Amino acid sequence: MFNQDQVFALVDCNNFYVSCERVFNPRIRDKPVVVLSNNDGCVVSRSEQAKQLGIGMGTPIFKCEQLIKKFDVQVFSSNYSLYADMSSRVMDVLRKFSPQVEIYSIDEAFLCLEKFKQKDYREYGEEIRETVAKWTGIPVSIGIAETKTLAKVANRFAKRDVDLKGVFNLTGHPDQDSFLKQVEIEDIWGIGPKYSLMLRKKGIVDGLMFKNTDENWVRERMTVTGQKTLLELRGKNCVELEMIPPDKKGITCSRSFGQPVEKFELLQQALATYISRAAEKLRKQDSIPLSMHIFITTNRFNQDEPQYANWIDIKLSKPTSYTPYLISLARENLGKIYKSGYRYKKVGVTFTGIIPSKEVQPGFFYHPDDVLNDHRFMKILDQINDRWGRNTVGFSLPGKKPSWSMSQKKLSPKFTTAWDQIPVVYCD
DNA sequence: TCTGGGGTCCTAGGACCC
DNA sequence: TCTGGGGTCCTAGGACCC
Repeated sequence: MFNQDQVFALVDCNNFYVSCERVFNPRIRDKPVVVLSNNDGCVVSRSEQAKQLGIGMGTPIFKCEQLIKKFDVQVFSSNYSLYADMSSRVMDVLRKFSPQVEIYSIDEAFLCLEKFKQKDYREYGEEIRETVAKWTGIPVSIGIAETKTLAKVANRFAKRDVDLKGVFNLTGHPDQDSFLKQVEIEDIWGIGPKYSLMLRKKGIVDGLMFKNTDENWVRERMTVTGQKTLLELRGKNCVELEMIPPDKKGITCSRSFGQPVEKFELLQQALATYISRAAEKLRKQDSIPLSMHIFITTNRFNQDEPQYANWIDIKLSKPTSYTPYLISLARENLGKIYKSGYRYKKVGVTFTGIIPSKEVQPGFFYHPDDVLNDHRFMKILDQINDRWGRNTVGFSLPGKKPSWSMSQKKLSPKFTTAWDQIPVVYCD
């Protein structure tokens, strides 16, 4: 089933969000830079200089305030429109180098190099790297190996060892084991904190020791997923390249609030906004949900305040992607889990039981044609919003920036996706 | 004061059916 | 009093990823 004569290249953008900010802002190229999570909460991307200052991944920004001041660290809010657009540019370049590309995340892609056996992989990797840098301004690291898991390992070395100049080919390397030995167990792709702890207790502390662990033992304790990781380290290809992303099985939209929310009305308003967003995502993949899950929670970090969290699953008596219906249903059900007197931090929605719009079955209270008509109507609104900007047409949208909206104090312009924010170059 | 958001897969156990 | 066995489906929870 799996082709064992493949070679994978994992192309990973270096410090991706920071690199995106730097493309359009040359002044910060040599400075320490960090990009924050939504709501300006935690550090999610760091430049090399910021890493050297000891700013950890995921650190809440308020814990770094001193370092930021002292070393003039440049801080940015997340600018997802910019990052998503830059990502698709990078992916477009990669597709010129292989017909088989899997976009693994916003900043990573696997390329299958099977068809290029005649080439020198390292040379080819260098060519990819140079082209991406030239055409998009984004620096990447490339790891090449016989399996995806090994390509991940190779990528680590490409990224860390300056002498490798961003490309490392582990394919058929006579000394593969010595490289595996250098990788800590928790840094192996697929082995998270829980399994690492368990393995370390058994004395298995690096990639090589794991590779040499008994397969049945691993299968028993780490399920088939761990077994696959093991086999992949041994060079046996178990994780397929996924060129066409499958439809999502659950679609979520939720945000932490810029400031706590107490009033039902405001909570409802925020939820309506997230439902609109999530329903857009549904329609984008032409899906209809059968259930809706809504949840609310107070700020769990604020232990001095009374805590409350609850959720409710709603089976849709009529499956639909029609936003107004979903909003009114959510409102009704939010009332069932809302308790007054709490300072809420977050509300959200997840659609599940997702089916393709064409597979909607007739029901007692609706006809599939009606569901499809509503779906098509909403898609027209989506097109208008696509063309003229989000919120051109919509439901329950507050007129001005609401009190609960995310704080994004350090947001850079949408350099590449909004006409009025395109950078201007002045020449003398 | 201030701590993100959005996914996937696997398994165990209960409900239900014949 | 005696009370099977095997299959399937669903769900909750736990692990992982970026």
